[in-house]
Amino acid sequence: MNSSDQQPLPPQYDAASTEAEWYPKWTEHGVFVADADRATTREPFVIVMPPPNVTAVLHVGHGLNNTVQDVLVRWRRMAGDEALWLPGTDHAGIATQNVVEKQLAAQGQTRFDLGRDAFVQRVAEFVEHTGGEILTQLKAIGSSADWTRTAYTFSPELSVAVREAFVRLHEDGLVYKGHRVIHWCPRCGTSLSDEEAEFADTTGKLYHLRYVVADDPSLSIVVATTRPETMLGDVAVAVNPDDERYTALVGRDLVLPLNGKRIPVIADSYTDPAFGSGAVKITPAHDPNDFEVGKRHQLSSPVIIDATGIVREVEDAGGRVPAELTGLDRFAARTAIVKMLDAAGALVTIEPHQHSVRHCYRCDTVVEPRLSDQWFVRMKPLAEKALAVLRSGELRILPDRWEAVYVNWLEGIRDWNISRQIWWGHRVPVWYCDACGTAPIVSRTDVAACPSCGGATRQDDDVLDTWFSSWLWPMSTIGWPNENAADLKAFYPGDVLVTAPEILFFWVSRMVMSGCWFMGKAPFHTVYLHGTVRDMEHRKMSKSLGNGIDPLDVVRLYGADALRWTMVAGLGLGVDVMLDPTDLDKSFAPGRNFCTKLWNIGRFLLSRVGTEPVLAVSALPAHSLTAADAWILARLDVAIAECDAALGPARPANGMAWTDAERGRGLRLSEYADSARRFVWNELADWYLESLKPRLYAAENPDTAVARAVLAHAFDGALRLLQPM
RNA sequence: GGGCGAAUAGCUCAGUUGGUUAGAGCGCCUGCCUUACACGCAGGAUGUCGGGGGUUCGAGUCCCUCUUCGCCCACCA
Repeated sequence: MNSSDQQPLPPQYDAASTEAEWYPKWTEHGVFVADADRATTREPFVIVMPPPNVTAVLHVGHGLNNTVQDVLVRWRRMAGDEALWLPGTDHAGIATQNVVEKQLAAQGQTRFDLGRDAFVQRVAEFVEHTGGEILTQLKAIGSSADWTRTAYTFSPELSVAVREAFVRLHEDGLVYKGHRVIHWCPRCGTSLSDEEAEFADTTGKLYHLRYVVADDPSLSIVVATTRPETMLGDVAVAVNPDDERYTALVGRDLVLPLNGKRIPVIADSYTDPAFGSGAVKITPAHDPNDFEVGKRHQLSSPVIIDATGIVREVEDAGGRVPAELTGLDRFAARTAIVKMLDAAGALVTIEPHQHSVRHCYRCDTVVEPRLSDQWFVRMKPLAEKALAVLRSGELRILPDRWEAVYVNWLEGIRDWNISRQIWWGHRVPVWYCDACGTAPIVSRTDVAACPSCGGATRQDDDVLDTWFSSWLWPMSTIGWPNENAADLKAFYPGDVLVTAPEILFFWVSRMVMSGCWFMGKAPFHTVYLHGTVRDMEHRKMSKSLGNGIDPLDVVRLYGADALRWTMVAGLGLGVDVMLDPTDLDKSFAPGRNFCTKLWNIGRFLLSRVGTEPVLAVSALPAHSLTAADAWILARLDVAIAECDAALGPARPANGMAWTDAERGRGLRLSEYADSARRFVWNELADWYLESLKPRLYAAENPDTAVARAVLAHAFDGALRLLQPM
C-alpha cells in the first residue's frame, strides 16, 4: 500500500460522469428486467408506473413520483424479491388531441378540415415521433423500470383489453347508453365525466326574473337563476308542493318573457322553499336536475344552446330564441338577455352569488350541461367490491385519512360517462346497421356486415374516456385478458401503487374496481399517496405559474442522486415537498454534499485499505475487535433494521390482508433517509472513520487487517443501505 | 352545505400508543484550508410546541373551543 501521495480520485464527486456511465451498464446487464419464471421461487414485487401522458415532459412532480417508486422497487430487489416496475405512457385522449389541434390551428386548420382518419393518423404520427420522451427522461433520474415491458394505453395489446372490458361489462349489464344531461366542454367538443368537470369557486350573480301569470297579469312568480340565458329553454317553474305561497298558482300557466311561450307552474319536492324565492325555472335540456324534474312531469326538453356554446334553436325549440340572440356565444347572450329582460320589465334584481362552477379539466372552459346520448358504466356493483377489499384489509391506503375519502366517494358513486366525442382514443366497440335497424352490436372484433341483413355497418362515432383504458393498466400491461399469460400469472396482483391524491377517483379507485371485477382481486395491496411539490409560497409547481424546477437541470447541476435524496429526505408521509425554484442550491446542495461525503469515505478507504481483498468480518475473532469496531458493526445492524422498518412491511405478513397492527406501517421515506444518513455520516464518517486514523496510519500490525476488514464491511453496508435511493 | 388536514427554532419539517434537559437539515455565531471530504470538521445560540380552557402525578402528544391557512366532496336553482 502506498499511502504517501497520489489521489486517484478527485476530492469531489462528479455525478454527471458517473451516472452517465452506470445507467447503460445496468440496462445492458438487464438488472431491471423481471422474470416471470423466477417469480415462482422468489416473492414477486410489482409496481405499475402511473403512465404519464404520452406528450408529457418530465417535471419535478414526475421526479418525486418516480423516485418513490424506484426506491421501493430497488429496496425489494435488494431484498431478493423478483421486482417488476412496469413503465409506460397514456395516450391521454383529450389532452393529446388538444395538442395536435393547437398545431392545426396554427396553420389555420381544424380537425374537421382533415377528417377523422387523417386526423387520427396525424396524432399517431405526432405521438410516434415526439411522444414517450418522458420515459427517456426518467432514465436520467435513475429509474430502474423494466423497459423491456414498456406499455402504452393505445397499443394493439391494450386495445384488446379495452374492448374486452367494454364488452364484458356490457354482457354483465353494466354498460348502457343513456340519454341525459351530461357535462360538456364546448371548446373540446366532448362530454366529460363528473370527475373531469372540476369545480372552481366563483363569485357570480343571481338574477331574479319575474314571470307573469298568463291569464292574470296581476299575478307573477319570481325565479332566481345564475344562468339567465337558459330561460329561453324553460318549460316550467317548479315550486315545492308544501309551499303555501304558491299553492294557488300550481297548474296555471306563466308567460316566458322574450319569447312568449306559455309554461306551467308545477309542484315538485326538488324545490327548496328556503332558497331564493322558492320557485325554480325548469330548463330540462340545460341542467341535470331540471332534466330529472322534466322527466317526472313529462315536459319537453328544448335545446337552445348548441355543442359549441352558441345560443340558437337546436331541438324542440321552435320560436324560442329571438332573432337578435340567435348566434351569440352563451356568455354574450347572457349579457344581451339580461338587457332585454330589464327592458321588458322582467328583471327584478341582481345580487352577487358565491357558487362553484364546473370547468373542463383539460382546457378550463366553463362546462355546459348538455342533453345527449352517452355510454355509461353502472358503477354501484363495481364500487361495492372496491369497498369490500378496503374493509377486509386486502387493500390499504396511506396516509390512512384518504381511506375515508375513498369510501365516501365509492358510497356515493354515480354512473360513469365513458364516451367522448373526440377522435383520439379507443373507438366504442359498437356497430349499428342503418339498413335494417337491428339492435346495436357490441363486439370484441370489428363488425363489417350486419348479422341480420348483411348490410353495411357503421361503428359508433364516440371514443372511450382515456381513463377507461388506464383503469385496466395493472392487468392489461401484463397480458390480460389472456388469463394464461405468464406475466399475468406471475405478477398479478401487484403490490404498491404510488401516486398523488389528485387521481384517487380518476384512476386509483377505478383500477381497484376493474381489478376486483375482472380478476377477483384488487390490483395492489397498498396505495401510497404522496404530497405535491410546491414552491416556498406553497404554490403547486406548474408551467403556467413559471415556478417549476426542471429535474434535468437538477441532474445536470447536482446529480440524479441529489435530486432523489431531496425527494426522499423531504417526504414525510403524505406531506408536500417544498422546493425553492429561485435557489436550487438550498434544495439540492444537501444531497450533492451527501454524495460527496460518501465519495470521500470511499477515497479514504481506497487510500488506507486499498483494493486487495480484506478479511471477512465473520472470520474475525471477537476479541480482536476494538470497542469502536463492535460499535460500528452494531450501528450498521441498527441502521439496516431502521431503514427496513421505515420502508416496510413489503406486503401483508399473512399474504392475504393487512392486520390492524400492520396496516399503518411503512413507507416512511424520510425516516429511511434519516436513518441511512445518520449511519453513514454521523456514525461511520464522523466517529468510526476518525477513530480509525491512528490505527490505519500506524505501521502494519495485526490490528491493521481488523480495522480494514471492519471499515470495508461497514462501507459496503452503507452503500447497500443507500442503494434504493 | 359536509368532510379532512395543517399550525413545533429565522426557513422546511420530524416528534408512532401522553413520561426524564423538544429533534434534523438549511440558515446563523465561534474556531479551524487537521494528509477522505471547506460540497468539510469541531463547537455554539435559537423554540410560553397558534390562542384559551379541560383531563392527568405528568400533554407538543388526549378532550373542548377559538383563530389562521390549505385540501377534498356536494343535484349552491
